[in-house]
Amino acid sequence: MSNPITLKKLANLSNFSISTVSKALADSPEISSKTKEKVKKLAKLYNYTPNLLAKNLKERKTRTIGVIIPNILAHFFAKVLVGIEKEAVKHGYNIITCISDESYEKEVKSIQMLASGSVDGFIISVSKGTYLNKNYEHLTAAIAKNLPVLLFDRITDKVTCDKVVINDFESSYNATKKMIDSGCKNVIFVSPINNTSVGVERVRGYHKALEDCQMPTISAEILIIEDYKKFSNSFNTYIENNKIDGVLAADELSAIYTMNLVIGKGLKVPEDVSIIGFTDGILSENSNPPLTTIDQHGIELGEVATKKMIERLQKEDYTKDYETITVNTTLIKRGSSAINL
Amino acid sequence: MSNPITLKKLANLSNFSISTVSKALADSPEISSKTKEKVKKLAKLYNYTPNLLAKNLKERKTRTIGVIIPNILAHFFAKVLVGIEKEAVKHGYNIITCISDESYEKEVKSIQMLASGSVDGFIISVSKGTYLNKNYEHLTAAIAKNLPVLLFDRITDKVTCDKVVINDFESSYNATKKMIDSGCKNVIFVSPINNTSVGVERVRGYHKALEDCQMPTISAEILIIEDYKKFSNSFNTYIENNKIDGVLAADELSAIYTMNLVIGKGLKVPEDVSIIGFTDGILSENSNPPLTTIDQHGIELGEVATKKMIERLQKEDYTKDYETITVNTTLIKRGSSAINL
DNA sequence: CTGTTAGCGCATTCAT
DNA sequence: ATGAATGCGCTAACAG
Repeated sequence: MSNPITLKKLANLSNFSISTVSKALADSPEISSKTKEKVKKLAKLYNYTPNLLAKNLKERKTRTIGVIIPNILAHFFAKVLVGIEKEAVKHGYNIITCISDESYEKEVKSIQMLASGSVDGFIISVSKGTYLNKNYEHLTAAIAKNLPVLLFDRITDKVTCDKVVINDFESSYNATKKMIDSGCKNVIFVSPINNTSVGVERVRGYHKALEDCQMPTISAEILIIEDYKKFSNSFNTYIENNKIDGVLAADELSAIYTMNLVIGKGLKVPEDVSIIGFTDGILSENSNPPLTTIDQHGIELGEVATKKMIERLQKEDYTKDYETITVNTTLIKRGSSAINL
Repeated sequence: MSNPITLKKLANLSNFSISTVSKALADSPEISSKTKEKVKKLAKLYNYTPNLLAKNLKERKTRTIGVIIPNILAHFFAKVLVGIEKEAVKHGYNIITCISDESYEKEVKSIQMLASGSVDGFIISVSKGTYLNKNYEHLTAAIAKNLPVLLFDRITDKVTCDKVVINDFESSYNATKKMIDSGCKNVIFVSPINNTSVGVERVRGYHKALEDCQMPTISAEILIIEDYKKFSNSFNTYIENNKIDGVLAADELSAIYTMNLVIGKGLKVPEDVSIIGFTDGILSENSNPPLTTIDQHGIELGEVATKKMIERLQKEDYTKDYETITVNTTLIKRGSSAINL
């Protein structure tokens, strides 16, 4: 980094003092319009840009938001990032992105790394590792340091802060209900994110729907995916021993993966088995058959989260009036299910 | 941002001077080990973390790299970002990510925004809009400001700097050749990135392969995708009037999309038509049939690029010994093609 | 071995 | 209307 044109040089060049130049450039009413003009012309001529580092040090803020995401390769998080970036730029903010890779340690390390002057606040989705550890001190510590935290999607009750989520319970409930309404008798739930807040909520919605429809409990099966290859085997065994006609998957990849396994077993989608997944991404749109999905509106979610964060950063006191915002999902019907909207 | 514990406070608390505290914390040999111990203990007690802003201002560097990517929703770029982030963190660097959204204006704006003290250098993949405008002044301007630029994947001859690419020509040549060797007579090329450097190289490889195999020129057809819906129509018309038995696609999405159109027309993949795409992502792995792809090793590419950038930032003179590094691809055979490796 | 001083680039208070 | 002086938090040259 090196931008050699400083206020000082401009001051020398113009024969004004540093403070006059500074004020002129800031359009201060203290300065005469003639001087302003001269100074501004000179600044443009030399292509002056203020050194943000110095400005930030002075003003004790960075106009930068730290974003910590579990896995950027998941389409949902990529979409959220798009929304965050878009909204941030709109307000003149930058984002520093860290990928926790679902690891508690990386999440902690990233926050520590950014918490000493690199960012004004954090937008975070909690990693699986952190859920396993049940340790959220790194988050509360950031808040204590006066760095506001906003949790999105994967949240926790252990931290008091702004939160942005989707209506997981309801979405899951509705999708399950739709499948039952369309004639499914044995709907299973497939989840690679069972230990996250959203995973839990989605299971709850699924269970409630079965309950309300008085479905036989035998079918209330949750298959947890930890390793896709292992799942492949266990699912094949499962399907040989159990009749299923509906699958609700907690994300996009698990839905597609399960669909391919179902098809591989000679079953027809959606004739024999209806499949619905969470997250509407490229995968869902371009699968064969295309996947019925619950669109989480990731971009919007990112925008909402960022707007909220910037709003908070504008306040005097960062610790008042925390809010939890819910973004509603949309069920998109495609070829993988026989449901009616 | 606000980290109230400063060197000054530590100095007061310990009755040493600021500089002594600073040096003690930095393990300077000038300081006695007793003092060091005392100071360090105190620092730990008060959870002192140095203010990076001040440090950076002093040292005139940020330990942050600006990353500008055309579209994070494309799996290839997401992978590269993963590699960049990983390698950056490894060396204690942060990354500020901007998404150009294939727009020249956004690319320029992002660079301007970051070029005044926010980053030490840039890692960039050129947007389609920039290729159309043929204006690379924002890049040369950054270099002139002593902010090194590294171009990856989508590069240009107009800027002298480090570059990291894959062997597009060769990869395309080989893939085409493999299809011909497996019996294909009418291989077409499908591309949504025709005006980028990589798009051009891939077409060149494709042409050269046809030429070397003395294939009839009638089949040397390049179908350009600008809008997927429009392409859907034009491709269907095309396929009704022309016989094809092979498709090489310049990226993952266009490959899958074309495959679905082919299947939609009642043709069988790979029996009637072999399909190969660039970029190995989730889409290719989970399509039906799974897609034969040219793996661009995006993560590795990101790592290599970042390593190179950090290396350059360590040098005295940023403008010497520019290098172009080529990362080799791997052809991954899956169900969508009848080729032999 | 420890402390004083200066300065990174900027905004700002207080003179003039 | 303009300028001198101060300080944000840190490092480092220099003095003691």
